[in-house]
Amino acid sequence: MSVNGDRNRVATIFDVARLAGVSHQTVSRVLNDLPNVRPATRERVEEAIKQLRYVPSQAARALVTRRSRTIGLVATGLPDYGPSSIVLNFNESARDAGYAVIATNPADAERATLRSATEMLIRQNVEAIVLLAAERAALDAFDGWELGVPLVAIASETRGRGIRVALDQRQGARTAVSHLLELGHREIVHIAGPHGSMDAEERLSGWRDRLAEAGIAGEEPMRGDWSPESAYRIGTELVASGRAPRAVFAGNDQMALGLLHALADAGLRVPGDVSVVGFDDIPEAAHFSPPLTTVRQDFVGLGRDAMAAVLTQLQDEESTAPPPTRVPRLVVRASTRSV
Amino acid sequence: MSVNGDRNRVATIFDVARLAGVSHQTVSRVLNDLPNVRPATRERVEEAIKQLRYVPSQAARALVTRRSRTIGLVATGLPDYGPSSIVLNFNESARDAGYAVIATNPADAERATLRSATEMLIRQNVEAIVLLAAERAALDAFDGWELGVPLVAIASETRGRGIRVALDQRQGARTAVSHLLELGHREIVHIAGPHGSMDAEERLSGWRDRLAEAGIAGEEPMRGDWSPESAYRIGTELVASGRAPRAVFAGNDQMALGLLHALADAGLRVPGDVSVVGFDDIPEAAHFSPPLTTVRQDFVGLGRDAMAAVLTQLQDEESTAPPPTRVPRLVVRASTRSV
DNA sequence: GTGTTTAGAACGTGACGACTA
DNA sequence: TTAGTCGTCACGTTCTAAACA
Repeated sequence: MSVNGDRNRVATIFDVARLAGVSHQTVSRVLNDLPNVRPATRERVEEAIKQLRYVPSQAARALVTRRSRTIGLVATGLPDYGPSSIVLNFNESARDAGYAVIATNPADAERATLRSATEMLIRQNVEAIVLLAAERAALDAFDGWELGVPLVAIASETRGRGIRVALDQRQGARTAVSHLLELGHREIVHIAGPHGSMDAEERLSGWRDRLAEAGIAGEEPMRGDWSPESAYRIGTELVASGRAPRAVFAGNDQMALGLLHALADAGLRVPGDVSVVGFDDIPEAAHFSPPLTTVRQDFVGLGRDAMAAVLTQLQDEESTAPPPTRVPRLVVRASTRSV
Repeated sequence: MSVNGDRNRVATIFDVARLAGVSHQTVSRVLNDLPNVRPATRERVEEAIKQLRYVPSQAARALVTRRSRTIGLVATGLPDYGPSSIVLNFNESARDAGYAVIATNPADAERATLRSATEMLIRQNVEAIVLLAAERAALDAFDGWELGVPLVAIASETRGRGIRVALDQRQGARTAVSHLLELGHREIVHIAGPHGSMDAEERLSGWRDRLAEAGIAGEEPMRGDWSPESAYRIGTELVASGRAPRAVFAGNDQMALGLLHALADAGLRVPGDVSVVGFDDIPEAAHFSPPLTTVRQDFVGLGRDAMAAVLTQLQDEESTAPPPTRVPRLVVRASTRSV
């Protein structure tokens, strides 16, 4: 009959001090690797710590130092591969820097939802907030809001509050379009991500700008929602209405997949009849039918950059030069061919 | 010249008390929704809180209550779709229950790595540990270790410590094999996940058991590592050595994709020449070429179950009956056909 | 008495100045 | 002097018991 009441009392710094025959302050010095502790004393203390299985109380520590060693992460766009990878890599970087990460995943990008999610983090005394923002609305929710802690935003638009960390979506898109242009394509359809997505807008701009530079103008993009289904539908409609394209730049790999599906249904061959370029280089892309030419993003680097930005804000480290914006690079596979 | 020194002092419970003309204890009562506060007083206090933008210090609260309102999550297997979805849904459930989640992603399943990752969580005073364990080694790392807090393990094996939450991998695999048997297949090859993966072993057992029941015995599985590449390689070798199968049960959708790729390369048609069944139902599966017949898992429910198990352990709620193990269900698409 | 409010004591650390050899 | 050590205080909350309408 193990009752919850017999809460095993946990050792405090005083227990350790008593066992080691020193004051609690000396134990504190040992814990924090401060100088002026005789090696023999240090050893006695460490032995006592081990023996009592003493673990410092982070709560007490946070109370007096006003530092929680904790960072809040507000992440939207999960569980897609890109956002998931960024979160994963950010977590690793944070751990390496000695910080714990409290993550929250707002159900939508509504202002109220984001604010209450963030307020929960603030209540947990996080030292900084990192916002992984898929939609512009997520960024806007922080406008004119004094958080009391630094804000680092992972977002591909420069508007709005907070230190910005990003991958160069626009340049990535230009690279994709350039590839198709070099293959001799002139009509390059774009299946863009949804309105409100900053990545979608940046990629769209890159596509439009690069086309304009090549003297090709005025094309309107199609709009998907990142899902394979949306692009499947768009592809099916294009074919049905006799507007089957010769070259497509899809806003992400999932939509490229949906498009490939629609084209295959219509009996069109890729890359024989249609060239397709994706974006992200998800692990599946190399095994699409055909293997997808796409643009690879450095999510590992992005996660690191975000943590570096946090540390700079917290002045834990001498503020290193801001990292150069990482430019995605083209991965050519079998879904594109010259006309 | 904004120096770090001008740290904006944050309002405390005493500031609120002074402004409202009451004692700090009355403010505390208001904060915690305790009775015996006159409505007029409560209102004055709430007004003062709003005016000062007062936020209670979680650190101070945690120190005295010994409750951090925080749960530690040790997650392996990211950033794959399954684990990512589970993490996402667990986070949401935790937030709904008023808990923050500190997540950590060990780089590998080594005992030392897992322990140090977990110890970081313990130092943060988490009230419970949730272990999302892909490999058996992750579970083993916790054997014989008194954490001091409840442990809930999301893992498909019943061995080892901690409350267990899982999806019925074995039954899911049986369903997949049954489907192929009903289509008249007798030789059903299995491309299993890696040694050490509990999901892989469970699915493998389900496949073997179901075959045995059908009077088909002794088949040895192929071994992939969950990645499309591994299955592509396996598929290519099978075909090259003249052992092209007529029916394959792939351990997950990604490996099914790699196999489809290898079969397509070899000029074999799916489902005409080969029937393929996957596992997971990732968002891409419906748009593979051909759309993949697979087994769908309820990751949303699993995340909820995990949080429910935590709450039961913490006795926040009257312990409800443990949820029935969730059985995955078959989703039939176009990659399977009768012989 | 009864409902409301208050003052003081924890909680377990780190910072600081004082003390000792 | 100086390296090593110690005692007191503060951090911001909740809990307990006593005082007040």
